[in-house]
Amino acid sequence: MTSAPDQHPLVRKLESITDLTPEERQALLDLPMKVQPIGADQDIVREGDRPSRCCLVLQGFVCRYKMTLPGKRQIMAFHIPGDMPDLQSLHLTVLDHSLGTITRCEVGFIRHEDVRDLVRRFPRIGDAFWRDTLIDAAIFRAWMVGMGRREAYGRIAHLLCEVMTKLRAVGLADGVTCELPITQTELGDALGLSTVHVNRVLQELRGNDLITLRGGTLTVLDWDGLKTAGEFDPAYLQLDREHLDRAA
Amino acid sequence: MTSAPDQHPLVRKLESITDLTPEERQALLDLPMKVQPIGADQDIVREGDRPSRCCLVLQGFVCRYKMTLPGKRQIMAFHIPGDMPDLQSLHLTVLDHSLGTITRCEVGFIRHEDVRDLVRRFPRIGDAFWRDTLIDAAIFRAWMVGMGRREAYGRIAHLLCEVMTKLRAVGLADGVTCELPITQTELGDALGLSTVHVNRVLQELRGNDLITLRGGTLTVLDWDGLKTAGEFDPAYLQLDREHLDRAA
DNA sequence: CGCCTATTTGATCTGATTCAAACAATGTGG
DNA sequence: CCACATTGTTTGAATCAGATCAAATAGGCG
Repeated sequence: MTSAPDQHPLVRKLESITDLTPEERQALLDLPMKVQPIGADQDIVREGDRPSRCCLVLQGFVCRYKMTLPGKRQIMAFHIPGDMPDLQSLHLTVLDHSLGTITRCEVGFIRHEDVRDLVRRFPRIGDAFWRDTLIDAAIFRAWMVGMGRREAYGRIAHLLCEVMTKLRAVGLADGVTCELPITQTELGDALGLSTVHVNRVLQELRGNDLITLRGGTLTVLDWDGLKTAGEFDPAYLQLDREHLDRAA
Repeated sequence: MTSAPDQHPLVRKLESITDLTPEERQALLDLPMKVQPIGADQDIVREGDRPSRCCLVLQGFVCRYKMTLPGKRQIMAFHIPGDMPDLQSLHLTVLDHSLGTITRCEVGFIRHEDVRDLVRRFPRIGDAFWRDTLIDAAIFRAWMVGMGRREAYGRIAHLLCEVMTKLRAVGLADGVTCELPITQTELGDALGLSTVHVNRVLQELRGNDLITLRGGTLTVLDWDGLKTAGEFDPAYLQLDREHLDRAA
């Protein structure tokens, strides 16, 4: 397992999808940020909120989700250290979904005005932020294909490939093993499946010697097999060449 | 039925989600654009392409879609006049999905450099574009909730509400009747359903006197009923107050 | 140890798919 | 203006992937 980077998570993240000059890097490091620990299964912001700051995941897993009236939950994204899950609030006043922690987390809050100021001084960082929200959208689309047109087996395989690839891109995984502190219920809520079915399909993936998943640790035993099962092509993640070795 | 606006579709669209100064409006009108007619069911750009220009829908319906290996199609978005479905290509070099026409269309092509130049001169237009891509993402999320957690009946109802609301926002519908030149197969591909099932559920919606849908024309007989069936809340579309009357 | 949460298993049910075929509408060329 | 081809809609029957319900295990952890 790769040890956590000693770099600023945001810098690390942005450098996985764009390149930064030293000045830009410094500007990111100088960004005023209020760091806050948050317990597991807590909301960070809620649907309907009108946030005046963005949040940056520093540690732990976060998800975006919506509830339906009958009380079903749909998770729309998982976020890892370095991600700014509600960057959109910079341009959309009212939040269309909630943001909650999966695990115990450390989150940094950055005021919108500071982000706006940063973007004004460094337009290329603004472009990178825009780019990041566009990649998020590409991920939504990839999930849509899964939910609409793939059955559970491939859908889960695809998600596992994606998480591993994203973690690897920011140095939190080596491409074989990674932390995946997500319950089967949460997986189901993300993929539009019931917990029971997720469980059975995971057993199938294990039975086919594609993965190991126990105690919050995922190990990919057969990357090609998993990729094939999930029809996973990492192009949509728009990662830099050097962040793609494993997935290529 | 509302007659087509005599304004530039792009101006109309942007003014439905932001406000423009006269100079900004003029700059949009001056944007060099190569107009081109395209037949129905044609690809405009394809997954894997690296476009050097954006396209603007001037007339007709367009969709974004992906194919799976077994040849199933997932439509991820419908686009109407005023939309720029591949605005993202400005910041993402390789396209993660294809763009195809549903009906016969008229499409305007705008070179990336011209868009970049425009955005440089009018940063607020850049913000509006960013905002637009963020709204697209919000729509993806809304669809995800449907595909993952709603059954066919509500899913279809939600989509019909959305299309009507979007058309209305740009003056292409009065809130009761609109053109919906989408086949049941295409509806299925968008919602993750089979054509057969779409057909049966549409009959159910008709039977409950919620809608009429014949010959490419949708009429909403009972807006509240349809809204309720689809749990439709237009907040995610981030429309200006005045574009929301009907949906509120 | 005992509580709480997560995983697992079994049995049953159902929304939606698939397959197959009939029907309607639209458009085309003669 | 009609025969024909094509595309879209509708219907019926059989089947299935996945949901639901219910209950048993297995881990973690104070």
